[in-house]
Amino acid sequence: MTRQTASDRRRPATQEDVARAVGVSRTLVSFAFRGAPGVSQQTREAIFEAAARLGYRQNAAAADLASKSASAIGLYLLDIRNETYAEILTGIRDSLEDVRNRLVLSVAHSRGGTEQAGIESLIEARVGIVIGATLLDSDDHVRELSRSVPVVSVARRIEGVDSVYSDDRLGARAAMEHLLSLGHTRIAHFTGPSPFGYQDRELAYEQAMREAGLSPWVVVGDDYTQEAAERLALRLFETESRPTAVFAHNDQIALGIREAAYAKGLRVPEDLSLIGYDDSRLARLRGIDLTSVDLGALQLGRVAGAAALERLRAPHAPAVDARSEPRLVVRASTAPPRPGRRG
Amino acid sequence: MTRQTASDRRRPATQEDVARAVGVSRTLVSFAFRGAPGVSQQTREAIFEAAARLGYRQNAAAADLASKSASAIGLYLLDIRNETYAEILTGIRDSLEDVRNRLVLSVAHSRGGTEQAGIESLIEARVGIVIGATLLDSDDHVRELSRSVPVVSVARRIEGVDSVYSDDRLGARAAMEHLLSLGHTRIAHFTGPSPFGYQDRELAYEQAMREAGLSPWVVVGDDYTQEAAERLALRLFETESRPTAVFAHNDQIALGIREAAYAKGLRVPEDLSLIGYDDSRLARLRGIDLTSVDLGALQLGRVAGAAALERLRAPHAPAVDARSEPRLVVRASTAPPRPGRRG
DNA sequence: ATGAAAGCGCTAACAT
DNA sequence: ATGTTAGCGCTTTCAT
Repeated sequence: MTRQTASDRRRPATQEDVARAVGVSRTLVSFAFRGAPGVSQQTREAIFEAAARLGYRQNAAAADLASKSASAIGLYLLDIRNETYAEILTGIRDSLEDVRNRLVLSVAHSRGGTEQAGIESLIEARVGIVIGATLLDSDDHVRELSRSVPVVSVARRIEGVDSVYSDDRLGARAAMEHLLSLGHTRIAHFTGPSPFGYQDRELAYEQAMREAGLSPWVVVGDDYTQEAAERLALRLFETESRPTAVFAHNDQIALGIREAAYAKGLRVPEDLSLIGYDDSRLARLRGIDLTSVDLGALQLGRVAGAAALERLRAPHAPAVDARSEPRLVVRASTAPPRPGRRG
Repeated sequence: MTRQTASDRRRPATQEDVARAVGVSRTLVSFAFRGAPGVSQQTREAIFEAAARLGYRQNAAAADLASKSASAIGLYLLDIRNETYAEILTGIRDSLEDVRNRLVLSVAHSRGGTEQAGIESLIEARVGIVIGATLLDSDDHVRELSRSVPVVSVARRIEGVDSVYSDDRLGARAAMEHLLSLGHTRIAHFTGPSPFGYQDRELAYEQAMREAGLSPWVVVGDDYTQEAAERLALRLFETESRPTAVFAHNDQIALGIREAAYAKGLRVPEDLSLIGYDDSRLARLRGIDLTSVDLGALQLGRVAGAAALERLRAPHAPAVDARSEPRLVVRASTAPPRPGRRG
């Protein structure tokens, strides 16, 4: 289990070390590394040479402390197992590629509670901004938080806070129009427990049902995972009355329902039409072919990253409100209901 | 696009503020927050009360600076879109749940180059340790890096460096034995470009082939993604001679091959047997049913997280070498080759 | 139990 | 162009 002694670490070199090696003051070293003017070409080179030789690296924390600035970017994520968050994170990283900002990560705690603890750690890290995807607290709570540190909310609109999101009502409506136009009437909606921020899909679903003269049928899970949805769907499919179509809050939930359906001998789309949300890469796989609403997660992340940099630059600029349009991608998981169904 | 002015940020409270509010010295506040002995119950309470009222939060960077310690944990990831890394990250986070360490993230740059830049940013953040999954540099390179900062290598064994990994040779051998026992002889191996650290699967494949009197057939992609594998496989399947089975370096690659196969009218497993690696949740979906080698990514992450904490605690302890055993999970993507094949 | 003072590695006036 | 000095928010001796 164990093998050899870890090598001894050398003390990291400081600006002081570099300055002494070159024979100049610390100030010059500081200037050189920040590209500030006022350093002769000659000393500059000597400094870089010595720094490389000594293995000097800036201490970002000390620099932030001294300059009273905060260059780190905090990332708050609910669940990295959900591919969509990974996609958002990739987008954020893309727009931060050329920048030197550190990324401080905080992932929601698995077991309930508020997200206070996770955010707290970001504040203690003195990040200059928090990019949150996805915050589950109330709008007021997030606004309150944003008085301590600027927040960029991804995939959720919060009044007065930088928000980068996709129009969920539009996406949900497109999904429902698709199902209704196929002739479905018994359409259920599977969603998660959050009372905040992520209800637009559900609200649009309910509205679409009512406008079509149908009564809404919402199933609320413990969380937004495949597993929770599968458990719920298994129970639902045991009853006599089951829906002919389900509009799921996200692809994970849709896949959970799909597993449950197959387990009960129901085929998709013959016995059950299924629409997800996110258009993750999963949805595109042959053999899955899930009809889904594409919210452009990668692009959302990119815009959020750019917005974060911009906020760092201009703390007092007006709050960004970047809404994008989702797109329904029809695949093979949706079809007209069977005329002589037993349900 | 814009709406209202972001609220003004208040200056974060410092220990000084709290001390003044209570009427004690900064030292006591510092003691109280670190739970150090030597603070009377009464003052301790008064301090916490005032701190809560003022919204005081420790400045972790300043604390690290003053104490010459480094409590932050650096995370270096190759690609968070690969579900397996997300799983590893989840495991790491699990074992860090109760600890207050910050997580500083660095994701590999999309476009080539060494991973120097990414690691650099972790060093500038003065993390106390770097958990790397997956490092693509040479063993020597990583060892050199580990002289600046302790490293925990996940999913790859590096002599002299804390390593938490699964026995790839074992996993690859199990996969090959499965294919060989089904009667396959034309078995290809799809892998990625890295010359370092991730060759055990390939080596075990080659050895198994040779031992069976067959000649190895290795296809090397530009990277380890589904897309790269798909492109490569499309070309391969256009030729007359194609394999009857493929052992892929990971599930992503396997799925890329699968897409290509279907695009060319080949069915899995009738026309092509397919084995992946990682046993990601993708593999388990009905309609995918990919035979795969489970390397226990979640557990790998958990052990790595624990190892990191332990290394922080005992810098001079012997290097950890935690090897685990993978497990072949047979599903529906593998079957005997068809007797009268056209290949 | 409490406080004063030095210093962590750095930046930012303000010198020269 | 270069150097001096005073902090940034915190921990840590060392006094009291």
